[in-house]
Amino acid sequence: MADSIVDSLKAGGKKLTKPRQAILAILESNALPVTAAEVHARLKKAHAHMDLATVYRNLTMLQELGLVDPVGLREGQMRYEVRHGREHHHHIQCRGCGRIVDLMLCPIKKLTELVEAQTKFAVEGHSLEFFGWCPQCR
Amino acid sequence: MADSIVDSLKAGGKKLTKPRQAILAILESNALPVTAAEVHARLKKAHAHMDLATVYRNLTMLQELGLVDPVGLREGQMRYEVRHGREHHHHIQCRGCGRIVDLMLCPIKKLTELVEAQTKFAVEGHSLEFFGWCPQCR
DNA sequence: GCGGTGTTGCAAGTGATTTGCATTTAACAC
DNA sequence: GTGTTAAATGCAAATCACTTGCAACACCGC
Ligand SMILES: [Mn+2]
Ligand SMILES: [Mn+2]
Ligand SMILES: [Zn+2]
Ligand SMILES: [Zn+2]
Repeated sequence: MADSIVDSLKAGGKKLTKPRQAILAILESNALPVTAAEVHARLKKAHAHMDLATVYRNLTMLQELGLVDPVGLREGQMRYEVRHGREHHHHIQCRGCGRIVDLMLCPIKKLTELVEAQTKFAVEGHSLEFFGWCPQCR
Repeated sequence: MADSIVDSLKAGGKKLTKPRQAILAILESNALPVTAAEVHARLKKAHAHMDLATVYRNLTMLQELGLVDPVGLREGQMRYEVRHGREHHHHIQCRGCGRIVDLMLCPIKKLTELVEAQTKFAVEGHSLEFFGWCPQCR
């Protein structure tokens, strides 16, 4: 596991438990954002079964530490992906099969200044997701 | 109520029931996106009480007809706003007080072509929301 | 090894949204 | 108007995605 992750955990007063390591291993092995239930299922398959509540608690904590990013695709459940070593980016999901593709782009930086000037908010984050039909479902 | 809405309902084989009219009246009287529970509460206050399930069923149906747009702000519940007569736009929500402000802009049109070329998806929609701190919560 | 603090499992609890079904109601044709 | 029928509603129960309380357990620094 990456040193930076261990450092962040330590800095946050968190312990490097075995269940936690297993969760991070699953997250790091996945290029696309996964749900808590998916993490839970893959853990079981990898003979690292643990309670779903533990998965949820860890995902929440990793998010608070800024180690994973939440991805909301209006599926009724959240997805998560590790931030470690990856550029800020967005996603597109097929309305037919649910397939998700990374979009390694973000057009929002310039816009943020405009939004701040217009609303007087201090912008801290944004969510940009596309929906459509993938080639197979077209 | 707007003719265009009545026409859409008719075209979809839907009836113009009294509960449905009341829901549409609430939606049209709200500039900002509202939750199903909020619609339900305002209906009761307007002496048009109905079951929450009816509110949900109608919001889903109106969304399918393209008369209302869903707005997902990661609050654990969806919001909805009427599309009728309003430009496509996005929102910013304060992380402190939850206040929502309309952003009458959308920078996504040009980007859509880029996304389609890159992924071969047929883009049908997108979601863009900002999060931050409003002047009072700063 | 020991102690203290953070973690986990398990079971129960929430909150939002959905569903089954019997009962109405709007819409349309006589 | 009256009848017919498909859609809509109320009510209660069910689902689904998380969250929480609490007792047992596992890191980590000493
Ligand atoms: Mn991604
Ligand atoms: Mn709006
Ligand atoms: Zn971005
Ligand atoms: Zn847009």
